Amino acid sequence: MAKDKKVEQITDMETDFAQWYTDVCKKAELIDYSGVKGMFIYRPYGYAIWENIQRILDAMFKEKGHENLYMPMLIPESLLQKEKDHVEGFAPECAWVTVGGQDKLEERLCIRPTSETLFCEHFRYIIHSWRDLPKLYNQWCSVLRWEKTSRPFLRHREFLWQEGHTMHASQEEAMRETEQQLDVYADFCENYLAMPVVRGQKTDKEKFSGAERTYAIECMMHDRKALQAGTSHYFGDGFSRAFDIHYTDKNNQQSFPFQTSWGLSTRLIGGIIMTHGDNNGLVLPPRVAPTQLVVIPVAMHKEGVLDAARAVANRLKDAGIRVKIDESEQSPGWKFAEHEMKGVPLRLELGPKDIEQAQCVLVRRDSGEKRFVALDELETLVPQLLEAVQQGLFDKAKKNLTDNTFPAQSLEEAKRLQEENGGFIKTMWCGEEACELRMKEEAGMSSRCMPFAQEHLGEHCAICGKPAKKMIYWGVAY
RNA sequence: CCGGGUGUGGCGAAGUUUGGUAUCGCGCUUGAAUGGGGUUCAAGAGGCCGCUAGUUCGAAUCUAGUCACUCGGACCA
Repeated sequence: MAKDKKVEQITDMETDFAQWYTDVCKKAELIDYSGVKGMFIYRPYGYAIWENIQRILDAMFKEKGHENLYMPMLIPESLLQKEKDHVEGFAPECAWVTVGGQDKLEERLCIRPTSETLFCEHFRYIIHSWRDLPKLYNQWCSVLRWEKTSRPFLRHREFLWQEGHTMHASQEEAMRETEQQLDVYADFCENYLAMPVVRGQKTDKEKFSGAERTYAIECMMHDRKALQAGTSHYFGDGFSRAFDIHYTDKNNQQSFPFQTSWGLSTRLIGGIIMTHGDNNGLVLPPRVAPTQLVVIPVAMHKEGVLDAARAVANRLKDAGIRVKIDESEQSPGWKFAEHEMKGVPLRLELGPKDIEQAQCVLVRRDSGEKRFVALDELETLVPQLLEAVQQGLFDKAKKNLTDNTFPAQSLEEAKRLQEENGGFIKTMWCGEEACELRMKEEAGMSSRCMPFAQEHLGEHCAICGKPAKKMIYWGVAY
């Protein structure tokens, strides 16, 4: 009965994955709906995850020499229109400011959907000599895209992200930057979020508006659908020319610099939920969990229990663990369920019986494994357990990815595999957009990426039979 | 934007077919006992039934309009 009651708040993922996802977002207090469609409230616990992501990534960016700055949120229409492909790609989902105070504006202002154009205008003013390069910039901000449908974390009209924008003297250097930042993203996803990725290049159809090349990391969710977790773009000198950003190079020649941009958003939190979560709720990777261990005093009004629990919490805090002690007036069982729902990686139970024996109970969120531990050992054991949870989550997600990636030799086979199992289907491909459209039309899958780790699955395109150029991954995407 | 569904205390629902002045569960408040998987008992507070207009002696219930949310589809660097 008690067991049943615990799960009644969250729909089983096997019953309805979409509903399960929404339940977790709400019940774990990550997010809430606001009065405006597609605009969400990041609640403290959800925002804390983002803060951890920011803290870690920001350090990684700076390690590679990037500097943070902040650009305005409004873009004059004329500026947005300078690069043709870019404006065509974004125009359908722009929101506009047309009135200021009482007055209609002479030129309407776009609320940034991304900031390439603003950066370009700025770069034009500050890049004049080869000595001004490279410029390695990043900003943390929110952007606005007027999506028709929205889902918590996965598709907001306003969402939080970071966008890196860099300028380089040579094509090679800019390409290296594009690849390097994709690697930073992949490293972060795998080692901090425990989400294994497939790295690769996007097809022309799927690439960023105005980019020459788009690289992406693709992750597989628990329901075997794909989530694009981060992208890194190489622009060549297209925007430089469109915005007339030029400088004098070492040979006293006028040159156009080469540009990149790369971005990653709060969508990742949706990825964490759908990669690691289970029917009891959220499961957080220890490295980004706002609380890594929760201390639950049992029979806490009995003499000495609370003091002992606080002492243990403080010791672990001193050992560098993010600890929370739950002293609220709820029954222990209620607290167990609550913190499970919120995905806290480790739970420490401490009651009168334990105190007598100088021990406590440690429970892993990922496996449910429960063990008695001597209080002396906590400082050494807790970090080890957190690492074990982190690794356990990665291994499980990795298995899901490998077990659900299949080669196919024909469109029919790809379609059948998708219908029967889902997941990623890999085929050879001729490079024609027509084949991508056909795959979408007949099998419901879009191209995910052409992985850097290419495999030779055959000579011919699985869709049209013409000579193949690349091995490509297909999937149903979020 | 196209189609389906739903709007009733904070949340989830019943009541709508056949009009008669709103019911239940959870949560909340107070008190007591409990405490190792959502603890129990007692006493309370809280709603002009999404909004507007109409029909009627009388509307949560019928009619028209409107708004919001939601699920599919289309769209989505």
